[in-house]
Amino acid sequence: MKILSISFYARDTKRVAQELLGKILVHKNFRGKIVETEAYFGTGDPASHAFRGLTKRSKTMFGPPGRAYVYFTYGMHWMLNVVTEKDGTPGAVLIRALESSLSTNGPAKLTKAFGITGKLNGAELNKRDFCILDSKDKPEIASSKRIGVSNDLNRNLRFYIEGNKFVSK
DNA sequence: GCCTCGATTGACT
DNA sequence: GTCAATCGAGGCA
Repeated sequence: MKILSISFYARDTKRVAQELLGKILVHKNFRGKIVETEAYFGTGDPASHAFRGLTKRSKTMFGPPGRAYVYFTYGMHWMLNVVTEKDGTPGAVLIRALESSLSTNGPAKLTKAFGITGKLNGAELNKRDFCILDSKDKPEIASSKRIGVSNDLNRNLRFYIEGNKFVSK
């Protein structure tokens, strides 16, 4: 299988979020199919870390696409995102759930299961031990509002594979 | 500097 | 259904 190229990520965040469904996330010897994502923009999206402009934490979202944006929250959880849009434009896709043999049906659970931490923040997703593989999968995509967001836009920016058992509850 | 709260989860009533 | 865990980023003074 082929590693997704930078040009895949350098597009509209919402479109990348949808097209990431069915792709394979690889970290070290772990791999799992992406079954749930959420799109986060910068400008005009109060729920996004990039909303208030470039800060120490959101810096990665403003950087070049195809990189991992990993951040720490609630004093105990890591979240894995993929940076989208061209360099200088903020945008990221939160990976919320994977289909794998491990317990990965939640954004903090999959980072724990795959051993993903802040050390990977800003890492490019183009290495054999950390990347996303293309797939011929043509999943049936469903959408809803984002989860756990207090300031959400009135838009469906969460995408998941219809009927997949690994989607978070 | 100080204070609040979070793109969550799991344990408990 | 409710709530604690646990700490750094970000807002504000």
